[in-house]
Amino acid sequence: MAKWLIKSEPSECGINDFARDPAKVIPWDGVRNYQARNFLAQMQRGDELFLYHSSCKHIGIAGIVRVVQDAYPDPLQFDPDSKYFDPKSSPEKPRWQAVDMQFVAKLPTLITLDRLKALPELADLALVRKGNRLSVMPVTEAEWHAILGSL
DNA sequence: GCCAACGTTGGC
DNA sequence: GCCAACGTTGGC
Repeated sequence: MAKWLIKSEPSECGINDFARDPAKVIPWDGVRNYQARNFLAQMQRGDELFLYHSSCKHIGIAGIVRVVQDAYPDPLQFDPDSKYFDPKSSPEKPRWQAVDMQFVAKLPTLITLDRLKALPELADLALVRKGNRLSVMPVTEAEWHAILGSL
């Protein structure tokens, strides 16, 4: 099973939105960046993801969620009333993907961005590189264990 | 709120 | 295909 990291603003959807009802399936939709989209499209049921809280007071990795359904066309791209509507997309040729997620765990403590930057194993991870805005990225097994090991 | 870094758009 | 203008991201 592959490992990933996704960014989110906790005011939009943070780990507590998952933890509140662990059985709830939350669609990860509205991603409108091609590189992130390409990673979303590769996600499969059972994959695990770190959930990173960005643009907020306590920045860092807050928990783990799991893919409960393989990637599928993001319905919002077809909805004219959605801010994620894309007139250039069609059901025949969908442009954007979504993935369904479910709660796995909250980390006992937030792993802050500073601590992530201090881990030599994460030197190649886009998250810690200056100016990087990628919101969905693959995480290697080594990176995954380095992050969990920093707890 | 600021602003650097980045991705996308569109004219040429 | 280039690149300036623009909008967005995200740490501070």
